[in-house]
Amino acid sequence: MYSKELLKGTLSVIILKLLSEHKRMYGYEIFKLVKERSDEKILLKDGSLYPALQKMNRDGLISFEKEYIGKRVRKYYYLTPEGESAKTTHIEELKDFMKTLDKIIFNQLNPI
Amino acid sequence: MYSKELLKGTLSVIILKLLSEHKRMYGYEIFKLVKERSDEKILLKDGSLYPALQKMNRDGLISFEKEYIGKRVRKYYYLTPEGESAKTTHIEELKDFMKTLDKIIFNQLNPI
DNA sequence: TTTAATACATAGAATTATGATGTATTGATA
DNA sequence: TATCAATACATCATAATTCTATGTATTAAA
Repeated sequence: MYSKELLKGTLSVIILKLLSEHKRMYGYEIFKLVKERSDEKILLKDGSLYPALQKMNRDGLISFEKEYIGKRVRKYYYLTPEGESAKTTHIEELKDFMKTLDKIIFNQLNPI
Repeated sequence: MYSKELLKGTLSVIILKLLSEHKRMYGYEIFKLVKERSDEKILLKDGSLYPALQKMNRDGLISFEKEYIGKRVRKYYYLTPEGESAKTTHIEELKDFMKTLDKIIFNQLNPI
């Protein structure tokens, strides 16, 4: 597990990216995919993931459809057109930021 | 300028790294070097930098010596032994985190 | 039948960067 | 010489975001 603060600013980008890959995911599914791709190093907390999804919904980046699997509720989230374009700009920003960090901390590693 | 949240968790690592390179720097010098290396994209605010330095001092990672250039005060900060080892672990953590982000968001770019 | 996994939620705490504001010196320029 | 930009520090309230703790409830497996 990483320092709590490192995830800040990247969680929403992660969610945008995963939704753009899968079109339709529910919270717990996002949790599992992040866990898997991060080799168990990012274990999203309920208290992080669900409020984040709600905020992104309020901000118009994602919508959801409720579905009942048996009696269990699922909220399937998907990107809105706004979310789609936010994804692109936020990923670009993150990429740029990481390149900048590389330059500052790891000393011009990526000579692109 | 990047989203405010992206810097969270990385500012102290940046400071640790720059101090380990230069042995001795004052706040404004750190500001200028970060500005330069980031191509003007990270412009540390007084309200971010000075409180961060004070916190790192409280945490025992850095110390300082006051110096007077004419009548102007400067606080030259330097790494303590604790700060030296914190630097190593925090940089490793950040490197690892960035690799994980690569895997999640940019899809296995660095096949190391 | 008990436990782990699934699936959602909220409230309060903690952390940290920012904005706003303040003081004061120094060098350049008009 | 007067003014402005740059230098150099500081604090406080605010904003944003993740985490901890807690809660409810279903389902599958042991």
